[in-house]
Formats: sequence, structure tokens, C-alpha cells
Amino acid sequence: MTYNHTMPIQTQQLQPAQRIIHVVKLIPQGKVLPYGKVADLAGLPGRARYVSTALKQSKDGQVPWHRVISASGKLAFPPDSALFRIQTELLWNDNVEVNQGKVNLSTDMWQPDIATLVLSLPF
DNA sequence: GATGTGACGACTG
DNA sequence: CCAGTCGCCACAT
Repeated sequence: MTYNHTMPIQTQQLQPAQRIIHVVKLIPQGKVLPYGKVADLAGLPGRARYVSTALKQSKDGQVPWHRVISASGKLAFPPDSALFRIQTELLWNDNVEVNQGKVNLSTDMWQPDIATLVLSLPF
């Protein structure tokens, strides 16, 4: 079929928040990913804060939200908060060390290869 | 629109 | 390292 500009190109359309959740679900056990990187992989550069918004709204227990951390390697919650303690425990369950509220990004950050992304991202 | 609020991130001292 | 500042962007008021 020849291209007709009157018909829109058919692409897999997922809403931004859905794409964020999709990316977060790809983070393997034992690895973490900063908010900004999640946004990048979701095709939303510069929208790190939107990642936290989307995660907060998704109360789906299937989303490994605890694997998303700040770019500094620190957990994003205040150390005295309940969520901080929960996230710390979930990360330890993943076999990820959390010391002083921080994880070792050089060893524990997810670094997917291009092929994995091409095969995993439906957009 | 204007304004305020974040589970952010880059920069600075 | 850290703490503060500022830019950023989606959302709620």
C-alpha cells in the first residue's frame, strides 16, 4: 500500500503513564533504575518528576516501584518515613544492598542492552 | 491563566 | 560528601 498522508501512521499508542509503568516492570530483580532513566526509556526525557507521579498513582501490586530510585543512588523518601522502610526491605529481598539509604549505582543500576530494549518496548 | 506542589536532577559552594 | 538553589514538568486548585 502506498503512503497516504490522510491516514495516520499506525503506531502502538500507549499513554505516557502506561509507558512508564511498562518500563518499570522491565527492571530485573537485583537491579535499580533512577527516575530520570525510567523517563528516558519511556520516551519522556526531562520528565523524571512525572515518573514519581505515575508510580504513586499505580497501586497495582505488579509494579516493582521499589526498584526506582534517585539519580544519586539514594531512596527518594525521608529516612524516617514508612515508605522508606518498606522500600529498603523490598530491595534487600531483591538482594540489593541498601546502606545509609543508598544503593551502589555502579554495581546495581540496570544497564539494558539495545536488543533487550528493542524487543521489550512496544512503542 | 496564575499559583503551588512533588517518590527529580544538575549545579554550586 | 552535603546542603542549598534553581530549572523542570505534569497536575491540582
